[in-house]
Amino acid sequence: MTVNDDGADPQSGTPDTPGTRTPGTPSLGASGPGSPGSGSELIGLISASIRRERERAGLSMAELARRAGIAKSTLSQLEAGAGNPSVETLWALGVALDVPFSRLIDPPRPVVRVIRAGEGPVTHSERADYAATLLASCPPNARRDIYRIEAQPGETRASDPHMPGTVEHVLLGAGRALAGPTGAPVELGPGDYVSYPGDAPHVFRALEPGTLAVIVMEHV
Amino acid sequence: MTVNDDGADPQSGTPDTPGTRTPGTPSLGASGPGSPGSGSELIGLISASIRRERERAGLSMAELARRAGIAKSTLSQLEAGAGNPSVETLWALGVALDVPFSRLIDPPRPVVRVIRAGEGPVTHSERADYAATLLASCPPNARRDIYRIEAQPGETRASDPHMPGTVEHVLLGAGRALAGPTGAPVELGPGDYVSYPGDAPHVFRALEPGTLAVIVMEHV
DNA sequence: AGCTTTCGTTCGTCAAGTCGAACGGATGGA
DNA sequence: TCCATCCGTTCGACTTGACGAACGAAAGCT
Repeated sequence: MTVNDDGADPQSGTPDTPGTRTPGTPSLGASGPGSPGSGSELIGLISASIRRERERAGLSMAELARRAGIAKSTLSQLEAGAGNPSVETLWALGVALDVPFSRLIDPPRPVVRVIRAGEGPVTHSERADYAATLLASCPPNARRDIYRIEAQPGETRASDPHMPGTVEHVLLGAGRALAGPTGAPVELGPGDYVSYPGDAPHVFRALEPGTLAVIVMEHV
Repeated sequence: MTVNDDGADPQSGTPDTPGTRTPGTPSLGASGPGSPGSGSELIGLISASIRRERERAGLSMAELARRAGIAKSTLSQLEAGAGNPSVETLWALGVALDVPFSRLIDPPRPVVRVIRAGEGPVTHSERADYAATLLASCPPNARRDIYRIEAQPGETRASDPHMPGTVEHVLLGAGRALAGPTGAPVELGPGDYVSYPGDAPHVFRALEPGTLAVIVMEHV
């Protein structure tokens, strides 16, 4: 199907392309920071995701295609970045890969991420006195528990690793704290945010009295 | 960054659904209770979602099609439950509807709760200098976006209702604020928590300079 | 070496998604 | 009343996704 090689968006027939179909990203919570842009980028993202998940699962193209019940030629083209799969095809792949559908669309997310107070994608309101920062958008089917942490300086609180796939998000409200992987904790001040794998040893230590934080624990 | 898959993720090889393309539901948390079964059901789900979101947005088919850059005939057929749209088409609709992609695939699904600083189920650590409060536990399949809010006193920031089923969780880190449904906002101090429907008009107004909050937006 | 299996790609065909245009129906002005 | 505009649907034409078969390449086995 004539790949579009990253060239200009071939975009099917629409010569005029009035309304233009150049998706930004559906809503803020949609797909996270790495918003896929136009269609061609979307395809690139999907093809990358498919390949990533397939290799993670240790499957060959032929094997995956067989399990998904699609032609391996189709899969080949998909991973090559060509085409524009139907939801049914993508769904079948999701099932075969045992991966939630949307993971094939959302970009991979980093491991430890720190967003300092004042950093991050800010959504200012018209009035300058309000600013919302998207810290972590909805990973596919994550479930997130919200905790409030009040801690005083003293001992370090080392958490045992939670179940695999767990990710912790910490946003410091007041005080100061050291949080993150045991090996590389990050010092946080008010407004600072950090996320890190929760399935590896990690710590939380208040550095000031009255330290207040929100921890969102996300298990896939 | 090649994901490290943040851990594992349950599994790889699970063969389930070996043959034929009759998707059960990708992975565990995939699509919730209403696991779409075969392709046709998937389509039905999508068509219902599109119609629901379109009507919520108050758009006509023609208008939505125009915004999404697709032919209205295509949209008509889609809502009629015919077809098997390409991801690009679906993506375009997601963008036009300002709805995260996966919302069009997952089945549809929605009170104000306040937990004052010091209230709530507290999980004390052995050392008394650490206290974690579970504010809201994971509803199955909920997706939660985490926002940091920095606001100054001044005008009220009234949010337009988000999509149905959305719930907002606000935890105030510093300062004071008034947050909640437009009709009955709640005054919050540091450590206070409130949750309320996000699909109804609601407000957030800082009462002190340097007000800091975390808002976890949960769309089911 | 030869043979077999599996890998991933390419090609031609068929089916299906998408498109634009035209349709009847429902509003709303002039 | 007539006309204009919008709605959502239906139709034919074109485009394109998905399929099966055949291909060269690489690895395993006798």
